[in-house]
Amino acid sequence: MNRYSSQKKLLAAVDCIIFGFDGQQLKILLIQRGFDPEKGKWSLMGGYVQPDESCNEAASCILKELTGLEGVYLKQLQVFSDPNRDPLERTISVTYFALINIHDYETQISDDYHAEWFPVNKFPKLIFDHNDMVNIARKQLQHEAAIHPVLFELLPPRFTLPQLQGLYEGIYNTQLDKRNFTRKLLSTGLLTRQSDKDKQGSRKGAFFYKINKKAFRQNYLQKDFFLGIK
Amino acid sequence: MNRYSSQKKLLAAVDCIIFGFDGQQLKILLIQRGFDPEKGKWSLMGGYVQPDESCNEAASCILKELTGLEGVYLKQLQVFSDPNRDPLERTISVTYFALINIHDYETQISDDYHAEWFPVNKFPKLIFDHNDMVNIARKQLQHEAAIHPVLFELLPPRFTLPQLQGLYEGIYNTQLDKRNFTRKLLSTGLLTRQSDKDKQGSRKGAFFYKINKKAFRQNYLQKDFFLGIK
DNA sequence: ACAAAAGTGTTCTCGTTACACCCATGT
DNA sequence: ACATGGGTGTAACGAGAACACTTTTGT
Repeated sequence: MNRYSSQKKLLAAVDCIIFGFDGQQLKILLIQRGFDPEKGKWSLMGGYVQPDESCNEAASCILKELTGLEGVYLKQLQVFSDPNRDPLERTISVTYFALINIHDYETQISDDYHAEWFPVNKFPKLIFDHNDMVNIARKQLQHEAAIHPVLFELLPPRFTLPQLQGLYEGIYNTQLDKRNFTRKLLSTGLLTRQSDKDKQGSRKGAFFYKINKKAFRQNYLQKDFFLGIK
Repeated sequence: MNRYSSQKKLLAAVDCIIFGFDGQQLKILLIQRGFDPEKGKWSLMGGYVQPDESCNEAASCILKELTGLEGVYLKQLQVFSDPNRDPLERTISVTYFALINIHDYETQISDDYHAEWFPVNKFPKLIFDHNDMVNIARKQLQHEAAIHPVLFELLPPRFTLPQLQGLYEGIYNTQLDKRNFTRKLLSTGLLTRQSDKDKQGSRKGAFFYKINKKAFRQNYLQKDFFLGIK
């Protein structure tokens, strides 16, 4: 039944582009679709918006279902609404961008979806318009990284500067100068050096750092855009 | 009928936040809603997404219906999807941000909607969550203005630097230094000075400028975000 | 002649870039 | 002792910020 005479209803879905960082590479989490059409093909994690929930709530539920994680950093991206994007039924999809720490995830993964992490630079062809969704999310991640320094949602509790630099290099698909990178990141005051080192990557070892979340909340939460003229 | 068993459908609408600039002030275009609930109250211009059109297409149609304009600068913002946002029927709304030149519009306005321009800093309370939509659109406009210099979609074909400065001051709700503003905008190479002046605003008169659209397309179209580190 | 807005130039500061060497350690 | 990756300093440059006086012209 429909109180707005004669308007047609449609299905609304959400799809999540889930980014993770394993200390080396930036990755995305994909699943094998469990129902027709395109059953068994690689896909983003998604689901339908239920009558009693907002799209944001739907995205949180879906993320929890797959990863077991709550309180994940989630941000709405775009709506994909080509009338033929799903061949069976008119469905619009609201995409979400999620940042998670791979180590949290690994302990809680649900095996129901045959999920797998793929490097952002090399992953399979996805169903429908999901490849476009990933491309938009990658651009958005570059944007996030620029205005919202230190992507702590992606980082484990302790990480090294070379790891952090590797993360930024993955996001921007470029090489950065170690000295300039270090100086800039440390100048934010958001990183606290620990007294011990990670010996995985080298003989000398690299100091661990933690995010100084208090400084983060105080200084970087509501950064606005600006013209660059006063 | 629904091929994805048991998923509930819902209505999808689009709502447009339409910005215009009259040479003095930044304004938004509002209409008086023509049907219940909330008939007669101030509202954004909107409509339902039809079965054979994408949300982007729906937004273009709606804009054309109200303003008569085609090819308007339109950008998708966010989805509003609180389950109770429309009291009569579950409806999600995809919001769009439009920039138009008030003078183009004035010649083509449709009177069917009792539309009116309001200053962005002083407009009536709107129905549902439309005030939130306007706030998000204002932030997005600040963002657009920062990465996409010279908002030519809002400008008449010929405009003066004091007018342009007034536009930016409206967008950022701040005061700018005339000398720095002029230097920065002229340094983009996007403005071409005309030989005649606008005598409206002062005895001395201010030179008219035109946008150099060729330079705009070459230099500013696909600006990416960046970290600010190399 | 004067009021009112338009137009213009210089200095300082600070953040970004480019660039090369020493350090600590496990083997 | 040496190979490997980690860590650090400095000089040059450019963009933004601060700041005040002259120009034009209608009345």
